[in-house]
Order: sequence, then C-alpha cells, then structure tokens
Amino acid sequence: MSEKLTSSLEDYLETIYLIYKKNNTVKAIDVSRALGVSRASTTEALKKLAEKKLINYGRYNAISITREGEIAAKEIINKHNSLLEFFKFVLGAKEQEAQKNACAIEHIISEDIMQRVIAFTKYYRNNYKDEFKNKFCT
Amino acid sequence: MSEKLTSSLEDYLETIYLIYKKNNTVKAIDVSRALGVSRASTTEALKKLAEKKLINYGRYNAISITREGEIAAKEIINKHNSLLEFFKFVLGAKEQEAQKNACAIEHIISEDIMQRVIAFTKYYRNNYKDEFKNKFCT
DNA sequence: AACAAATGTTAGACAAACCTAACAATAATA
DNA sequence: TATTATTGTTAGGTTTGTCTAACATTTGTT
Repeated sequence: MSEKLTSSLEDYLETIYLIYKKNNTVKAIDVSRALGVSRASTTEALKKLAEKKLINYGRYNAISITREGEIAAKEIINKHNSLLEFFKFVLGAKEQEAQKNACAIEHIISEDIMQRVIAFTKYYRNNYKDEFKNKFCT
Repeated sequence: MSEKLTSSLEDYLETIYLIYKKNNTVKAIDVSRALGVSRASTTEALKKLAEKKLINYGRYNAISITREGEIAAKEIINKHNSLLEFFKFVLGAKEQEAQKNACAIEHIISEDIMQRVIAFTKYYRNNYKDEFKNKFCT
C-alpha cells in the first residue's frame, strides 16, 4: 500500500483514468482542460504520479495507467459516485451542486464514514424513498 | 461580506472562538496546542486574521474576537456541529470518527448541501430514528 | 528586584500547487 | 516537404502553510 496522495494528485489520477477509459489513450492537454489548469501544472503532476508508479509516463511519451494506478483511481471514483448518489437521491441536490461537493469531499472523507454513507443510501433507496420524497425533498 | 477564508484560517478562527468562549481570554500558546502547530505558525495566522479584522490582535497583546469574527466563527461551528450530529445520529459513527470528518468537511461543504444535511437530520430525528436504529446502525 | 520559565516574534527554509513566458517537439496541412 | 499550429517541457515566480532556531518579551518564583 503506497502513501496517501494529496487531493490534487487524486484529481489528476481520477481524470487520467476517466480519459483513458473513454479514449484508450491520454494526452496531457486533455487532462489540463478537464481540470482547468495550465499545461505546466499537468506536466508536474504527471511526473509525481509516475514517480509513485501510478502511471506510465516519459518525456513526450503517451500516458497510461498502471495496475496500481487503476486500483487507486477506481477507489476515488467509487467514493465520488457514492457521494453523488447520496447528495442527489437522498438529499435531493441538483446535479451540479452534487458534483461540486462530491469532487471536494471524496478526497477527505474517511473510509468509515464513506462506508456508512454507502450503506445508508442503499438502505434508504430500498425502504424509504417514497416517504422522504414528498416530505423532505424540494 | 469578506472574502472566503482558507480551511486553515477557518480552523484558527474556530479554535480562537471556542477558547474565548471558555476562558474569556485567548493566549496564542493555547491555540497552538489545540491545533497541534508551532507557536510561529499561530503568530502568522493571527496576523492574517487581524488583517481581515476578524480578531483584535497586536504584538504581545491579548487576543479577542471582533463582532465580524464571531459571526464567521459561529457559522463554521454550526457546520461542524451539524455534520457531527449527522455522522453520529444518522450514520451511527463513533465520536472520534465523526469529529475527524466534521473538522475536514466543514470547510468545503457548500451552503446548499449543508442546509440539506441539516434538514434531513432534523426530519430523520423526528420521524425515523427508531426504525433506522435497529436496521441500519451498528 | 533578579532570575528562570514560559510565551511570543522573527528570520529563514521547505513543500505543494499553481502560474506565465519562452522554448522544444510533434502533428497537421498547404 | 516546409511551414504553421498544437502540445509538452522547463525555468522562474507566487501563495499558503508549515517548520526550527534564535531572539524578545512577559510572567512567575524565590
């Protein structure tokens, strides 16, 4: 198990993974655009992720994700999606608001609380959806 | 309405407020100890908070909170307590785990989602506590 | 009051993230 | 293919937040 990534590096890794899954190839410029950062910042981040062996990367080379990187990326994306579902379907938040908060909280929420949110959402969906829907949601 | 504080400065302000309420006086060393940072770091933070007129502070002087600082501190603490309640009573998390996550998330959660969490917790407490208690919580 | 201990401040470093501007390499197209 | 456009890299800055070590001030104790 490698040392924990910073929020920023998690964002880069997550983005790289999503682009990779979609295009089967990753260009630094796409990462920059997706995250709204400069090409220079992306280069720096790529170096750090490569150092941690989460991506394959070399000067002017194509970028790809390692086995380890994929595992780490999936974990983050799983948190993201679970939070998204909770915010939208349990709390009734709008897509954009839910996305914004999931993007931030996914990096700092603990395993324990994350598991509880997931379990709660599941239980809620199965048992209480309609009741809450009319009384609580907007 | 002043510009938004960083997570770090919010932590300092929150801590100062709590110490102030408890002791009616605030010493920098207490802030350092509460946050687990060096005295030097606290001095820096105090300067920044004073610049933003959230605390009264001068070299070697006693520290106190301004009207504006108190309002800002209360907002943060309100978020903290609301998250704490949600984690403990809705999700059934342990005190320490709930505290840790509240301390982190209070700085980044949006107003919209925060309000929804508060409303949900209230509604849940009033209507569903017992049912969830046995089926969901640990 | 004098000394010692505690507290507060400053100076100087460092790490993480970001930026812009200049330059290098690759890709696209006339 | 030669030229232009795009993309990638580097160098050098900035901001935020932290630290340690040295020094200044205040407080507490004989």
